[in-house]
Amino acid sequence: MATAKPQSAPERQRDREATMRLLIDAVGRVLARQGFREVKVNVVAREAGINKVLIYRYFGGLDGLVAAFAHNGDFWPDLDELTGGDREAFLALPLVERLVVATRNYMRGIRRRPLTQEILAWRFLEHNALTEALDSVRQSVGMQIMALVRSGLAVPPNLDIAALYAILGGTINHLSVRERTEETFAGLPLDDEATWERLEVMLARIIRSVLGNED
Amino acid sequence: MATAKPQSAPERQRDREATMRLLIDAVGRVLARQGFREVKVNVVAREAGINKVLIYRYFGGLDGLVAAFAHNGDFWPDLDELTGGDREAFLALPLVERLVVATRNYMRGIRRRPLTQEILAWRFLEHNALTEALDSVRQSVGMQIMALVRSGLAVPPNLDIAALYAILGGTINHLSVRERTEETFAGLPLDDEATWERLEVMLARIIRSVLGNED
DNA sequence: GGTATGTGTCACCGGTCGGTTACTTTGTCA
DNA sequence: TGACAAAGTAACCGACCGGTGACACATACC
Repeated sequence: MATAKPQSAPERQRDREATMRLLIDAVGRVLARQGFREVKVNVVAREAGINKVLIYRYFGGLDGLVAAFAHNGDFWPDLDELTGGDREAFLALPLVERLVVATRNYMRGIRRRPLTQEILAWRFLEHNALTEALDSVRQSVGMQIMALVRSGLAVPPNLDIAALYAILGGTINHLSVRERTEETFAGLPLDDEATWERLEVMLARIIRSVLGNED
Repeated sequence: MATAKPQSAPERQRDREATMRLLIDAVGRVLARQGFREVKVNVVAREAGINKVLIYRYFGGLDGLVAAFAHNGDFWPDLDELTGGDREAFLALPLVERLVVATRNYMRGIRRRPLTQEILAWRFLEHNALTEALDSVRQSVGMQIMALVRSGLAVPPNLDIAALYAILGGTINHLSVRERTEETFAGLPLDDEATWERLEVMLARIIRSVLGNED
């Protein structure tokens, strides 16, 4: 007869901002701990300790939540990181060495970010707000670093610099993503730091060879 | 009271071999059409028009079925394909050109096999009988082609050939997998055949530069 | 005949998925 | 005080998931 009295839950503090924060953080934790395949409404809500209805109410669904997460993280090396922090010193280098430095720092930057590796793998499967956001940032940074590498210097005319970039970036992305789940590639132990030094050396050698042979 | 008479189904031909064949083929179709994420017991069984119980009975589960599928396909370029078919002509080439040819044919071989690209992406997520089978074949072919490339010739002593292989293979794998779901990478239109020719040219250039600079 | 065996079908199980509805509780403001 | 919006909860929905048990039926073999 009497009205139902569910009132079992501890009743959080009714703070929308804090709740949204909890949900966004939970995305990062699930992503880091269990991988992108576990980034689901029920799982994230449980992780956050928040009722999943609020994901729909505040973010319009999981996509919106993931988008909010995307705008909130440091998923990509920025210009300073790619150049090594000292912009002047970077610009003092010749074209070839600029590219060597930027490539090396790019690889280190990706490997330093497990979440980015996770998202890179995610992108192989599907597009979503997170991978789109990541891509837009990468594209932006990519354009900037390309401009910075060649700024003030003449690029060899018959060099397909875009193809070279694609090959270098593709390799780094592939090996970084692969490192998550496999311990070797082409016989190289990816779990050994020495392997990555060898790869750095070879990438530098490739760049110097290709650009050095220019006339 | 009377015994139930379900007897509604049309009763297939009671041919175990044929049924297994249907299931294995269904895996390939689902994989090609919907991707590895849809390779599930219910989906494959429905695709084959076979009751899913038989997947468990005949293959012990989805893993066994996938393993059977793995032993049944042409997922990787073999030695003939990598060398261009004419082994003698291949061996008549110098080391550098052997590597150029093998790399080019490797890339073409991967791009020619959509299922292989799908499996490569799958491997970023998890190991299973299919990805293991693919890996073992690749590793085997990889060893053989490496041996063939250098057979009878001297490899420059201070060249980290394994690292070079990893970089070349990593690039090709990455771009091929990426082609499935994205139309550009690093500003290059992956859906344009001209892009792939540019990449072939650049890969050849890299190889010639790196190996040509040897003393 | 009879019976065991292999082949195939159907119906169900517990669990999870994304998503929605209906509700209570809290705080604010008139 | 009372109305009302915002914050949060619980319960439910249909669909699908992997997996199993019980049964019908055809055949082969004794």
